[in-house]
Amino acid sequence: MNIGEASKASGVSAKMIRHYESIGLLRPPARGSNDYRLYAERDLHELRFIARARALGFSMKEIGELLSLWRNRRRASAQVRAIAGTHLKALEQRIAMMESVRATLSELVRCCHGDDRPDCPILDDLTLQR
Amino acid sequence: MNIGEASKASGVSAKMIRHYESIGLLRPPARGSNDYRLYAERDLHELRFIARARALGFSMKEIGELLSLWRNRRRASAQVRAIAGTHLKALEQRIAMMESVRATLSELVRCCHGDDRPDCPILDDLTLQR
DNA sequence: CTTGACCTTGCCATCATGGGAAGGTGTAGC
DNA sequence: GCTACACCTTCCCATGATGGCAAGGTCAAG
Repeated sequence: MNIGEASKASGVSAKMIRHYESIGLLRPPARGSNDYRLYAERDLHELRFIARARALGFSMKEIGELLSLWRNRRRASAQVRAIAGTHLKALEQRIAMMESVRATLSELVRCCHGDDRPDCPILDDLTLQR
Repeated sequence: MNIGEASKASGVSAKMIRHYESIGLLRPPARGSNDYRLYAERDLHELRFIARARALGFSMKEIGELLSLWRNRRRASAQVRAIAGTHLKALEQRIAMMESVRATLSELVRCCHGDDRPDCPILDDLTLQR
């Protein structure tokens, strides 16, 4: 199938498919006589893999590593778990940080009467009057 | 004071100070006879404002708007509240999405024995066998 | 043949931050 | 006065993932 069909079937935009190929994440597919890319079922599996991994927030680098492991029948699940574990930990840290920010913001918004008056606890907080 | 001192006093890198000036977020400061930038106390307040707003995750665009409001003694706190409220809502959505991803990942990592064997629920999930 | 969808490659942009290059300035120490 | 080092200037490029647009070619239905 052509790139547009592969895009629809995988949820990855044609643009990104080409991009992933350009950065080596995907192998260049077969080409037709018209130079159009031709994707096979196996290619589709990889595209779906990438789409799912992206959805889980893995970076392209991580996805590349995961793909290599997926392609390698002799992989050890420990390697996969290590990548996922690292990613999970980073994610948890980001969530915690954002949660902290949310709490601060939430409090500031709550304290702001939001009317015509110029006094504003949000701006005060940002200004950190010293 | 020079940019290095302003950087230390505000927590904003010299690079970013120049950058903020280049994008119009900060007004060009006075210059010495040697063409060095000279920052006054007022400039420092603005830098600290930006640093704090960045820490709260506001975008440069939002910070520009907040700075304008801060500079305007006639502002209405409602305007500030609106910006902060929008930002808070977006933040909450991002947190929720990341939390969902975290739960999925956490479960996958938990189910993975992480040993020498090749079978791996993480890769299986990514592959979405159909 | 025409038209519109699809395909190709290439260049640029987004957003916030930062590295490095090339060249100038200031000051302490010798 | 010279040297060395820290600091300053502007400029160009990069990051990471995604996407717009341009220019030109291909395909197939009407």
